[in-house]
Amino acid sequence: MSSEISSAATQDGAVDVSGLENWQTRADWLRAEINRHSHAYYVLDNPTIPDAEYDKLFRELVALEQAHPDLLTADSPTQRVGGKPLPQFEQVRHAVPMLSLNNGFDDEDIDNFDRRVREGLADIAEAEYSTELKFDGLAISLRYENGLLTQAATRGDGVTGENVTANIRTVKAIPLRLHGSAHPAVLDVRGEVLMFKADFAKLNARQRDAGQKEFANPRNAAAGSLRQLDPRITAQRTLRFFAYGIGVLEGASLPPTHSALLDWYAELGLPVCRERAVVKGASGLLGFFRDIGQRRKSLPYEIDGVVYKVNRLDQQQALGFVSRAPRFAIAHKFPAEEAMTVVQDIGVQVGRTGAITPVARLAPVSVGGVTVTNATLHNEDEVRRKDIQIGDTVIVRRAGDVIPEVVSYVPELRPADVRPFVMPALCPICSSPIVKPEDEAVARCSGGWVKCPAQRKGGLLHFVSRRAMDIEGLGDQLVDQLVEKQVITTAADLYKLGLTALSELDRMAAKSAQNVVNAIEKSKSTTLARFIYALGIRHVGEATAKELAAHFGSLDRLLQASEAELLEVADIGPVVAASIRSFLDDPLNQELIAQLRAAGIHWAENAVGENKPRPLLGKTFVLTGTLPTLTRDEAAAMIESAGGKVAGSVSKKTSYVVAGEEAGNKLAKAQDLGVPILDEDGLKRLLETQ
DNA sequence: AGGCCTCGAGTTCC
DNA sequence: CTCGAGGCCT
Repeated sequence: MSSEISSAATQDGAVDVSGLENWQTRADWLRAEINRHSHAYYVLDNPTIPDAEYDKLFRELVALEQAHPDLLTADSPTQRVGGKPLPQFEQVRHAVPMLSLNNGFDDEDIDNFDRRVREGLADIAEAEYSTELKFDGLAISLRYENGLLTQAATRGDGVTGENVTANIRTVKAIPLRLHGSAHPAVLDVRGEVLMFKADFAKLNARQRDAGQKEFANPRNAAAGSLRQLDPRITAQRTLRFFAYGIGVLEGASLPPTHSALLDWYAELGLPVCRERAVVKGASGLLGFFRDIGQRRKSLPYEIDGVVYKVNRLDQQQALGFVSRAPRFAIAHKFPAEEAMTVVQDIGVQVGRTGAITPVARLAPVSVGGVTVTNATLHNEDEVRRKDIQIGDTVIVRRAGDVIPEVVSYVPELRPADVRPFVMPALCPICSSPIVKPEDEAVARCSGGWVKCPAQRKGGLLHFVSRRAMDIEGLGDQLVDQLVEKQVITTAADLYKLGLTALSELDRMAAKSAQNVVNAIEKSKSTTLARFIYALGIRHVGEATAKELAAHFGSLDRLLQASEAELLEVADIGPVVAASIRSFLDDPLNQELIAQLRAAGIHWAENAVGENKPRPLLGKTFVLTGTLPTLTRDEAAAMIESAGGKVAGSVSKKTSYVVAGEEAGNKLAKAQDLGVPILDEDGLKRLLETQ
């Protein structure tokens, strides 16, 4: 690219070129350059020059056209930035209606679709399909006359849509003039306008900074942007477009297949998604579905499924339509990750620390393939912030991995008789008063484990959990019964449990009772860190328990430690030190610890392995994704035995990130911060060489 | 005092 | 995973 010419010429009239002809040449050249670069950037996703260079070319063209208005053309890239706001959108009737597709949700639906297609085509043995993505955006129709974009309309009800030409002109992914020289007299391109995830995140960050309302998802953001009456606002939002269908065509003949149509679109400079294929039979369709399903998260845009179309257009025509949907195409949808449902009640749960958590009881609804009936509302502040009340219709999402989350309520659907959530004054389990310190977010039951069975259960479950004493077979159900029937009250009672006592419980046959007894016996041999963690001291989690074990080396030294001595331990400050001391000073807890030791729980004291080399001392690791042969715990143990630390989140203090399959945000953040990334082999080599 | 970094705790469903 | 809060560094 000739940056020399452009930089010389941008110095506002500094170039001495006489005569309109030269200006004309210059303007044509600028338009071609700008179109070429923006095509590379927005359509091919492959930038050719830095943004600053692009802006320079653009500004020069604007200046040139302002100085010489007769040079201005309708398809000039400068004409994308729209003019005045519209009073409202004009209605447009689609010459060929924009139909919707039938949906399929499981393999059987797709098998049936394939069978009906073959039957409809005189029982052919195997049908050929073009497969593509179902974007989560807005369907749109673009009318090109002799290669020039003349009108853009939303889908609307399929027959009549809204004229959004001014806004669409600001979408850089959409060519104002088709490439090549031979253009049909009329071409009606059907496709989807959408917003990429990254652009959505940037937009929401801007909205937040400006104190404006954030958008719930990229689809809403795209819809909101396209329906702006002021095109200048649309111009500031980065919208994208993918072409996938056709309406009217005059002055050219249709290609023989759908895939050839898309290839032709690409030649015309229209963006066509790369994630498409031509496959045969139902098995080919399902193969494409699974492939895309696996890569869904890593795609730069959101999709809600895939679309299958019979590839040959003559076969499409032969199959025709049923009522308002084509027989030759189907959308294979992923289970919805967001759904609407009704809050039937807001109850509370009592955790092991007595924390009272409001929980929305929902009318059962399928979200992301599972039926959700409960969703946490975290705490009272959260309920108030989101203003969720009993009777509201709410949007439920499966955030991150699995945990359902109430996103918001739907104001339009709020009935007159909604009731607000009221934090109860007394614990629903033990009727002790509920207290909430002024400066804290969580309310707590004041009963403690002595009075409150819920806290007793929580404490026991924590004690037996995998990272604590690791007693297998002692789950929710069993602990529930043991506490309810008052077979046990403390963890120490577990070690007095006999086969006969266990066998008397529901759903406890001889075999499983024996398993539990064995597991309890096995747990007697443990480590000091696990034991400290299992006690469930407030503010003492796994990491702090390890620190305490390493620092004091023996339980007796810990029991005798003063608050001041506790403060010397890394990561322990006044709050945690006071919490530990007060736990240890409680006679009930002293009794508990004595009983547990008497029951035979033991560990190798002082086995800190002082002679072992600790090559990774001072290094912090973060694990993400699934490693090929090691489990997360095994990898963590290897790192820790070499003196390294394993942390949960990536920061600039992280020495290495160990990444496996399906690594998530942490990997991206590590790349961002320039933290070295290891795979499993890399980690092993590091452990060997040092 | 303020801001980052970690840790702790709670959570859903099958 | 996400929020809240404790600890520590600047």
